[in-house]
Amino acid sequence: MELFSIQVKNIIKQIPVGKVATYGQIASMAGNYRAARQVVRLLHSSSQKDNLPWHRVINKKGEISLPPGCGFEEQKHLLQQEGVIFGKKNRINLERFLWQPVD
DNA sequence: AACCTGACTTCGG
DNA sequence: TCCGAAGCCAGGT
Repeated sequence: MELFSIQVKNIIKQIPVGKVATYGQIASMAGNYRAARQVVRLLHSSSQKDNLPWHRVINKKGEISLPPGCGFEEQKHLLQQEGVIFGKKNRINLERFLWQPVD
């Protein structure tokens, strides 16, 4: 397993409740700003296995990437439980909910 | 090793 | 903001 993949998983685990992160952002923090797609693979491969908060990962438009009936409902529900607000088009206000670690 | 795939992103119009 | 096209990456076959 590449170090990058390890990092991605660690980072996702650090996303605080009530916040969200984009694929690209995570990839960037893990070392490869272009590996957004790889982040997706990781979620597929070990989100369940490693107990990762996969629902806190969304695309850059601030919306859920999952197609309806394939996890979309669940993800939206989980986020709402954590206090994340959705707009008219199921969009999240990134200015307000995007995870911005200070470090 | 080549080829395919995916919950992406950026750019131009 | 929306649409299409082109990039980009690691894993699995």
